Amino acid sequence: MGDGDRVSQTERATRAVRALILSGEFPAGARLTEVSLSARLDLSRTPLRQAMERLISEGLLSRIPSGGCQVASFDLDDVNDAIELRGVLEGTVARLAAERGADPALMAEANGVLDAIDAAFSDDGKVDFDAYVPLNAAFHELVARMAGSALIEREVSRISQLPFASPSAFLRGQELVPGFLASLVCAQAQHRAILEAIAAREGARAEALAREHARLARKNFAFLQKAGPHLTTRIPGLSLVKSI
Amino acid sequence: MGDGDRVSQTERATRAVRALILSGEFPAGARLTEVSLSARLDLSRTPLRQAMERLISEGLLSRIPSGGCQVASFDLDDVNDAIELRGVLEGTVARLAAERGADPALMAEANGVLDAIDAAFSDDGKVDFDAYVPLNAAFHELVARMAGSALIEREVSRISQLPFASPSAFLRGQELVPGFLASLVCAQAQHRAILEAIAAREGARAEALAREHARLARKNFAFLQKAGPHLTTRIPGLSLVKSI
DNA sequence: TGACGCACGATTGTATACACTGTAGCCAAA
DNA sequence: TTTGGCTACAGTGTATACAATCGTGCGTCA
Repeated sequence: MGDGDRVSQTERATRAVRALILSGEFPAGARLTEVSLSARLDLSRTPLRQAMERLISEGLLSRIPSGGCQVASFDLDDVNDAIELRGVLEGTVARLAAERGADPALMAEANGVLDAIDAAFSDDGKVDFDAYVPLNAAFHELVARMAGSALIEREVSRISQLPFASPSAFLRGQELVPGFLASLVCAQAQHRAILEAIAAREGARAEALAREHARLARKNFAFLQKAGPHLTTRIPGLSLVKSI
Repeated sequence: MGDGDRVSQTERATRAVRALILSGEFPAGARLTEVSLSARLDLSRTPLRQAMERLISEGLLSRIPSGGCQVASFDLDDVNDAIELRGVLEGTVARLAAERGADPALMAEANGVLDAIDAAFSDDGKVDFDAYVPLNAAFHELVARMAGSALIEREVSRISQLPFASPSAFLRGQELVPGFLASLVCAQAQHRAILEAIAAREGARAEALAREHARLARKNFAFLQKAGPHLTTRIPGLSLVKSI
């Protein structure tokens, strides 16, 4: 059927185009046509077409009435809205997990991830960034499953697909921020508090905490704005955000 | 380019398959293959394939590892989760509208819709149901736009696409429910209160109201459960819900 | 000089042929 | 009787050819 460990052409096309968009090679508003892309990626139009369809539903592309697609363009409000929405969804998951009771195995796993994050902080005031980022992502994915609802989990991961709404969105690039270590310490404290609230069946607290936690991304984003436009090419997906 | 007022084959295929699923002709879990469907609908596989892709992203279909798709199957928890999620999203829109200030033109239009709903209630204790349902849908769509965020509006309409999560989901079929008129009166009171809270910039109240308002759908759904399985074929999409 | 119409090019929509893969069923051998 | 392998079939993945349509530019006529 064509999907052992060999990826399908459709999958290849999706990844390739997504990478080209996120890297900034296709800037916001750029027009993409099937034929030119199929020539560039050395694929036929059929899998490419499916790939574009997927990217449209991911929100990275949008249809042009006159035919073709263009790379999506977001403004500052869009970024903030996306982050807000992720906060709301993660907050809902946390609340439902608290109200319904979360799977103990998931809770244990999540606590284990937080222990690992703690271990990434060393005593000399440094942090192992390359360890932190995937652990942070793993924690958020675990939380997303705690409501026990595949439907809600899907929507959380959906919104997190947006390059600037993901929990890991603006972590890369924060290395140089003054006080970023303190920010990470606060984030980790919030992680702990969220699990604590879920365990204690404190739904309202869990929801509020998760929402506030997402707000950190806004802070990080605001910093990147001030830091200047030279970061546009370094942070994947930032090229899609206009007027930075 | 293929879309004047004549719909494309892809669009035709999408509607046809969606209708077949919602009508219950394809029951939950039924396996659908491209070839058999293309033969049945007298289309080639290409547009059909795209249609199935869309329905997958809508959540009505899901891929089978061994190839092909099957009609999605939902249980009671899924229905409640979807309704909960819509409540959360509409609540977020209402809160943001209150916090940011809603477009006066939208507010006026929404108030107009509510006046029209009032008019659908006649003095003799009856209600014009055929008028109520589309007006109710229109109100919810207007509210979804009030946060001024295309991104959030899209997610609201996305979740509302699920046949049992839409604001109009279980209205049809309620005609026979004892006390359904009272329920509609309460719903309308909530509509008014939501707009009032938005206008007064009472974000928390607007959010709580919108969430609670969505809960009415749960109540309606619970009634349909008790009413028995003979409604499965009458309410579109109810055939997807298992163990009813 | 302006406006209208025609034609061509660009681009997507659709159909179909072919290839590849996974699976089920059957037959033979131990 | 059971197990191994082989074969046939079902089904999707992909490529490509052809059709339909829209925009654009140029030419001509008033």
